Amino acid sequence: MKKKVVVGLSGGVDSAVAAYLLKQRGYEVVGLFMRNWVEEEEDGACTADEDFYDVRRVCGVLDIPYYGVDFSREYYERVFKHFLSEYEKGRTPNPDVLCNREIKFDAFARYARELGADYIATGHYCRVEERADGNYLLRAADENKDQTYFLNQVTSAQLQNVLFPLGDMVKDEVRKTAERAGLPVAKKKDSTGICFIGERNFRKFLAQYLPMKDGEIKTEEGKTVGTHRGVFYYTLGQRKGLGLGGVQGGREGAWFVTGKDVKNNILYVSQGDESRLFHDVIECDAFNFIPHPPAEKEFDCLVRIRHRQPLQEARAFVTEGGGVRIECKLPQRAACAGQYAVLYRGDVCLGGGVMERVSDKG
RNA sequence: GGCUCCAUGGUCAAGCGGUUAAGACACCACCCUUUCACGGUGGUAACAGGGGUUCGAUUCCCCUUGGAGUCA
Repeated sequence: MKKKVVVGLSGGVDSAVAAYLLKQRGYEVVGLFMRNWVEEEEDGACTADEDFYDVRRVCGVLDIPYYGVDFSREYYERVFKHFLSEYEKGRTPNPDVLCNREIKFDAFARYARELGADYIATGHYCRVEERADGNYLLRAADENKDQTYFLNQVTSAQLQNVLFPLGDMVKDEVRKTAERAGLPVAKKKDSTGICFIGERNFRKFLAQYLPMKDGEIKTEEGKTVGTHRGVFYYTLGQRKGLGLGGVQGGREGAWFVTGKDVKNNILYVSQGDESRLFHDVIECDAFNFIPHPPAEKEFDCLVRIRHRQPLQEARAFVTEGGGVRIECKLPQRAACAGQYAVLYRGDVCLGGGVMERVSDKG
């Protein structure tokens, strides 16, 4: 009896190749396309329709059945609401991390099980290793495409019976495999932007939910140098969109956001000096360890505070309440509250937590 | 009102009779990228207006206009 795998198909190359490989390996493969965002129809062309069309073509070539599900309700309730509330607080959330925990590896997984799946699979670039004490999340063979950062909130249980066929491959091989298999999406451009929502003019997008509110842009010294349209549209360390040029007596160089005062709607900036953005201590009040909290209360590890950031040496201290204090060897730039600090040791992704505060060892 | 300075791209800011009129920042495009960002490459863009002097004016002179300072 063949084992049944339900593969999440996005319409892109990666998931298509994942499905292809699973079929090659003798699984009974079923494709499942998720539609999780109802287009606000303003730009016309709905990419979700095109993506579903591609999914159907891929499934046609692979000769596998497919389904479509709509989790837009769940997505809105469990991911997007939180996303908005974080922005309202002036923080910088990462919806895709939640999307994995709440949608792909929960709503989707449950639905797949209902369809009789023995396994679920996705086109993520990462690996899972089942050990006696739980399921470990490992970095992808393709260092450049590794997506464990976005998976830092999943649990060992969620990684049970999950297959990541692309974990041992590099992107180039994936595309070549797609071509050889005759998949129509072999050359399709990788999608970016918030998962399921897509590439947008971010400010315009956010403005649909958080109305614009003009305010002052000030330097750390308190000098007003311009106006902004709403503090929550900006994130720490941001350069683009400030519209600030040279100023009399100012130094040369670009302006960067160094702070936000949500209450007074003031954006703080600094020109040609980013030193204020660097800190070496990062604190998380809650932390998801995969597969479980470590035995030691402190240990050396590697950390990254943004997707694709080169791993940084650090020492982690697990606190009483289940949080983690991370002391980095080198100061890190723009560790934003709301983003995740994700720890690694060797190939293992130890999990991550939302960054709440930064400070300095001094 | 008198006197004195100043006037180059969106913003700072080089230039000091003959230049393809720098550079930085902004902005735009592309690249990178399953968040937001950072980053990389490239691009658009200026001598306030009018008279002179000169073979030749962004550069010198005058006027207008617009700023700044100062004097009562």
